[in-house]
Amino acid sequence: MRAVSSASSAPQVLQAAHLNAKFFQGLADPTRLRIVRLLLERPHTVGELVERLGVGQSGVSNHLACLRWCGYVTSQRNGRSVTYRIADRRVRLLVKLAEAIVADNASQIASCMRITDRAPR
Amino acid sequence: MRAVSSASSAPQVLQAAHLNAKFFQGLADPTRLRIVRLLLERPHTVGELVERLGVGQSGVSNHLACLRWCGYVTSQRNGRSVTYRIADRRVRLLVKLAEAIVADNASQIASCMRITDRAPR
DNA sequence: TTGACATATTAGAATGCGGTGATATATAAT
DNA sequence: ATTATATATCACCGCATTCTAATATGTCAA
Repeated sequence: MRAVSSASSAPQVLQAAHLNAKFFQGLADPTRLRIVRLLLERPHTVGELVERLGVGQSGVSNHLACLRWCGYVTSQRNGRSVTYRIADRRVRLLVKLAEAIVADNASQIASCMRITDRAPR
Repeated sequence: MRAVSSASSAPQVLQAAHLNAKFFQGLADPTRLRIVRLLLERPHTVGELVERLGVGQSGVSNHLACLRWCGYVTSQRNGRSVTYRIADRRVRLLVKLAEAIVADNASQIASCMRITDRAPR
């Protein structure tokens, strides 16, 4: 079955879907989500995040860039270091809301085969 | 810089991050997000979704399985067709909240280079 | 300036993920 | 039973995303 065109496949709808999907993808990585959670505690410098995450500096920096692009965090340089903080108060709501839903579906989500866990190298 | 072990890299924290990241990944695909939006309007059968989305039946079915695993939707067979509906009222809040945040950061998200748009085939 | 420190960017390799087509299963009608 | 309809599952391909290491940029100290 293949459809032609309808209200739900109009360009602006597709555009919005792409934009929002990109936004969700910001939190769709374990490391990025951990970063957001740490920043919800308090602002951190990149070095602090690297230390607490146990992830390479390059990776952390890239993830931070991604989160910044998505509007989750903002950065501010203080001397040699750069401090990152949550950009929008609603981010906390978003994360908490997701946690609450996940808490009620933990077993199901764990059995999702379509989204595979990345094997640690 | 490489860290050893801390409260933020304890197994259960990592586990939770993986689980929640997986959950967000459910909405991190344009097609799946469109499906969720259609289901927020009203329940749909698979056939209706295929028609409205303009995506292959196989793909829609796989995406629905993913959304079901993540706890976003539930399915119910009625005769030959299967009707899908939103599983949790909080899903609407989650999507609306994200939309609101995105609306205030649209230009930035659009310029995010780390998450590339998948070229349509 | 030079060196040290902190962060950002880039390149390359490995792998995850989505799309499609073919096939399997389930239900209903004849 | 056979056929048609609706959905699910499977296998394969190609691109996207991630990781790591190397390098570049930016800032401060001496």
